[in-house]
Amino acid sequence: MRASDKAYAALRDDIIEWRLLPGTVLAEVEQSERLGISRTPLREALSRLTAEGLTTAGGRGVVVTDISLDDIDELFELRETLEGKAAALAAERGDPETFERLRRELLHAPELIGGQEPALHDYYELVGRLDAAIDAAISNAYLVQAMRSLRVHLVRVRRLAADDAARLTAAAAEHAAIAEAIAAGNPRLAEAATTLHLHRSLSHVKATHTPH
Amino acid sequence: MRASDKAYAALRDDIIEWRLLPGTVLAEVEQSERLGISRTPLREALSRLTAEGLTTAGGRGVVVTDISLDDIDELFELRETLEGKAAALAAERGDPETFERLRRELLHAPELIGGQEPALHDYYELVGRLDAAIDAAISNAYLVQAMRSLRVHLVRVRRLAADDAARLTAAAAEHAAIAEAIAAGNPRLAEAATTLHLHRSLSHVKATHTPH
DNA sequence: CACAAGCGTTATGTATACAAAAAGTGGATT
DNA sequence: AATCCACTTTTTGTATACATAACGCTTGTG
Repeated sequence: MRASDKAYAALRDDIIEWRLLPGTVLAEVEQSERLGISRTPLREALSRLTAEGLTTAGGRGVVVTDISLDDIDELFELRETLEGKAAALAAERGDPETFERLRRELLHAPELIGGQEPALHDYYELVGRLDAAIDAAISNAYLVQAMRSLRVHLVRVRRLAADDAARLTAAAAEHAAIAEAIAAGNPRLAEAATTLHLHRSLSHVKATHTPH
Repeated sequence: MRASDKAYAALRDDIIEWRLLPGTVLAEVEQSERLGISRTPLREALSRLTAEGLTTAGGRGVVVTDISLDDIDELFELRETLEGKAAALAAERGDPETFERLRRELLHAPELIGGQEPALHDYYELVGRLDAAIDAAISNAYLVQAMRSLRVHLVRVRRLAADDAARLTAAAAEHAAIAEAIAAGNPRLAEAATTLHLHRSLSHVKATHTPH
């Protein structure tokens, strides 16, 4: 693994997990010493982070980007647009059997949610598989790329909300509905199910938001 | 101006203007010598280009990304989604007078198109002002950013099509319709006008596409 | 003759030294 | 006392030397 990759992954994780708070200045020497690498690969890592929008290069040095409540609204506005379209396209172009299988798995998800840590991990992995299946089905590299760059910020926001069992169970049902609509080949239904899910998800985040 | 900025601008221009064709390998020493800088700022420029999707870092060295006809379809699929939403949001949130003024200017655009080079430049600047006004009106940094990253690829595709006077005149009318819908505060109409414009634009590109 | 393995060449990845610019600090002047 | 200017210090930007890995070529063997 390259040093720049390592630095990128470490910094990205620190930002997403809120160990590096918004407004923190990432001085090059300081960070390169902390991560045990030289400034050159660190700078490349900072470039990538800035390109993703996790940091900004304005003024002196790079600074960890702020995410406020207003940003969350903007984030979900774009997310609804992109993922709604993605779900619709998946319904048009996807393989029904793939999503039918995912739907059945998602219906059994509540069993995983009740369980301990490892089972919970399985649940997140399952949701990830649904996202991946949608990405694969739409066969539009640009749309996939746009969603991917969004997800980075979303993971960051998610950390602000408490994912209780009740919300996860409801989310699983919503995901199952999306999978079902895609399997049925119904674009408008798939888009509607996605819109519904995202609105509920946003409401949950805002309701359980803990100010930093 | 920093050397890395200079290198970025130069390479970006070379790619967009098709002086560096898809598949071209951008060797670090070769390019740094050509641009008269050292490898360090060049690498940063290549990083930025790769983040934008103009180049890919796969295998050995960075390679100029290919844009095929299939890519154009994908590109416009995403563009329709994003710009449609943007137009709708602008209709909801924008200042009517701003877009009313733009609409009136666009109606006079055919006079510019008939003229010589400088007048044509004024036309492109006018369309740019409409885009900028929409960006400002939607007040959604994430959506603006997503559209901005798309526009880079679009400029590249545009260069494949011959922008004759007839098409530009029609495009001006389509833009005027978008501005009118936004000024009227009608989101659905604004989205529809955008969809229409983009479809016609795509048809024109594909019809006049000159294989490289 | 084909294929694989080892070596050499050439590319990228990393570290460090140097240059330049910007920000903070101290002192002097009004 | 406040402000402005110059200086110091710190931080980023650039160049270059070195390390490492990948690609291709040659050579030997099946």
